[in-house]
Amino acid sequence: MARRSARPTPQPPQELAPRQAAILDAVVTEHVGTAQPVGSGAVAGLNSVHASPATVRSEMVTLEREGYLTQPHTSAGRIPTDQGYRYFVDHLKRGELGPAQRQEVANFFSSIRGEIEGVLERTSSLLSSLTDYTSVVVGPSHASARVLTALIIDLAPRRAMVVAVMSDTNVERRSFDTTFDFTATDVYEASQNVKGLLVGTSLDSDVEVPSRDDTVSKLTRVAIATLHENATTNVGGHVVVGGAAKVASSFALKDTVAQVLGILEQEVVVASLLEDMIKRGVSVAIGAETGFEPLASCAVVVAPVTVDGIPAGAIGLLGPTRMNYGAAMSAAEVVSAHLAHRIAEEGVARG
Amino acid sequence: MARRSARPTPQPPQELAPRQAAILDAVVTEHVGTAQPVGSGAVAGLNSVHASPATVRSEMVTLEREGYLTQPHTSAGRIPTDQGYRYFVDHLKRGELGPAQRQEVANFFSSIRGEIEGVLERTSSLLSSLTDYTSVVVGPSHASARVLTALIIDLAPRRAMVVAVMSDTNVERRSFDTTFDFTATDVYEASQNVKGLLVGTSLDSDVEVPSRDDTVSKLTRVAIATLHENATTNVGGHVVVGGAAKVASSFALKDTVAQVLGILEQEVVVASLLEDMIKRGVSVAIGAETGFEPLASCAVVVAPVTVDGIPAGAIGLLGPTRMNYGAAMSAAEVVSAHLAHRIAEEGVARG
DNA sequence: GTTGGCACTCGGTAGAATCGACTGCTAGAT
DNA sequence: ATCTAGCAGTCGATTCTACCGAGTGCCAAC
Repeated sequence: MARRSARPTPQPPQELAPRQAAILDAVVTEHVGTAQPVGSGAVAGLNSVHASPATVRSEMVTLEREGYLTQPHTSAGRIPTDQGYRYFVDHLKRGELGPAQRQEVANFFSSIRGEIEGVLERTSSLLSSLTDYTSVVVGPSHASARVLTALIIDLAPRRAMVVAVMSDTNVERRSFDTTFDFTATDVYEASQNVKGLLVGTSLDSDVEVPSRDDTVSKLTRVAIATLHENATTNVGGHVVVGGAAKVASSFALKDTVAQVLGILEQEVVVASLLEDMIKRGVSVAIGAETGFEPLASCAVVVAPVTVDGIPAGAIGLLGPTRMNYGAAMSAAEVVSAHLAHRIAEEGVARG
Repeated sequence: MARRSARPTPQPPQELAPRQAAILDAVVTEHVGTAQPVGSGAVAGLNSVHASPATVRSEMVTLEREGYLTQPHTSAGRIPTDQGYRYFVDHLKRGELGPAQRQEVANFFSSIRGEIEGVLERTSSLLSSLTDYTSVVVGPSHASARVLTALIIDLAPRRAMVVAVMSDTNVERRSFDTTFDFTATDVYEASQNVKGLLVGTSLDSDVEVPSRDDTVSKLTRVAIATLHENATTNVGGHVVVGGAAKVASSFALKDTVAQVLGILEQEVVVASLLEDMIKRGVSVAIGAETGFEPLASCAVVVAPVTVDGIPAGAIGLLGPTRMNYGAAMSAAEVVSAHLAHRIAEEGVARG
């Protein structure tokens, strides 16, 4: 399990001079495209920067001193630092998704059928193929869902199952053993009890259970206890990773690939990273900002999924720090909006 | 989607001379350990082979001509071919799991709680950490499960959900929209109808539905149709992949890593590969035997999970062709047995 | 402040030399 | 007839050298 480290908080000048900003912008854009260090000549050749290579060089020296750029070695071009990417992202004018891609997303969401788990999985694939980055989709947490109905089912002697249908259309079920025998009638009556007691409550709230010692009461108690028992385990929604294979193409070192895949396997870690980002109100975490060593050369783009103002999951994209932030952010946002809409349709019954 | 290619079926001599077998065995074992080509000197040094390097060399020439060994280049040692591994595996005396590992598996299965999905996921992690290979666990197919009880739940105007609790303790649920309004009483009556019609049937079997045109009948029809609609989608059980990060460490080329991860993402492909192997009665597929180009440098070890003689899923381990077959096979078998036991406990109600 | 010019740095590539692990072959030993 | 010791030959891997060129830093001129 990777340990979270303290987040570095550098305080560089908030704004750069226009020409410096243009140069930084050019370096980032170029480097994202080519994966190569960017030289003064390449930047000076662009018409967004009207200055000679020499001028660009002297500005680059400044940018490097301020921490926005760095040189892999003395006689190479510059590449952006995490801080450079950060400035770039903070000043990124929101890019729009291409019309073809917009259409693809719309088609996808109008064609997809079935229950939420399947939707999440296929959404993850869509996002990944749309952006060429690894995608992470966190489904709605079941924490606040209420019980719509509940029942007990006779499985075998001294064995039964309790099922609760939740307001978010999720179904919780647990089978359990008892130390006493029960009849079909006992099950039926206990089932009615459980239903009466649980409907309208959430699974992490306490309910008044009958304390009598007859079979029906005992069965009722055991069923409710079983259902409540593992409720906390389920908090935080399911995590679906799509396009893990993209990781292998994104990084030069196999070590990095292995480490990043290792993080992706830890669902709770991923989920908490995204949740944390959303809570802090950031939509992009770059390198060390993620708080995980193995993600030092990664960036994470996140978009919350909210239904009626209530958090209902998250969408994340993980790529190398030299990722196409504009494309990733707009893809995440568009898909997030569609997904929120879909979830709203699905879980109509609330409260 | 990778395409399956024809399986090659070479027909070499069934048995090798004892000394040749010993040499082949030594080359495989050594190569699995070191990942390097194995020279005649190294083999001759072992006490399982009493012969000089020169003799070993001349035997190696024969083994190479027969297709068991190959040379990466003229002046290097030998490495086994797929056919060489095949012979090795076919003549492998069943290795036992170390007592420490046995204990670990036993502890794991005695400690794990909760429903089947969670068990499968954590089993997959266990297997992967036990063997250092990527593991694939396919859960029981729901195809043959019967309905224990079914009900309809009112979600919103013109929207409801149908839930069916199956005999394998799985729960199927589908929400659906209607073109007509219905009352709570309609839902209750339709629910009773659905229950009456479906209990004891499997979801892929047809049932006689009421053809009348009143609200309750229509609701009943829609509910049953919805439930049956996607039943086929679910056949084949859920696929859980564990230890995907291990892929990155197993192969030298990043391309291979990406391709293998790509295959692992396609759950249906993986599931059908394992099922196919089980059906053909093989427990190991080496390189081209898997039938997938991208898995040319991989081997797959599979162990069926059977409960009372009925297939209830599969356990697979995926590694490089130079994997430790003995360890992988025994781990898969031991875990499979435990898992089968666990599933048997879980899904007590059958028929 | 900006620019052209220029010497300098250093990674990457190509070619030559060397090393060493192995092989295949053959002649002699068992 | 089988095995083995010896030996020349092969070829990947490593090291070294030279060299090229992209790109820099600095400076003097505009």
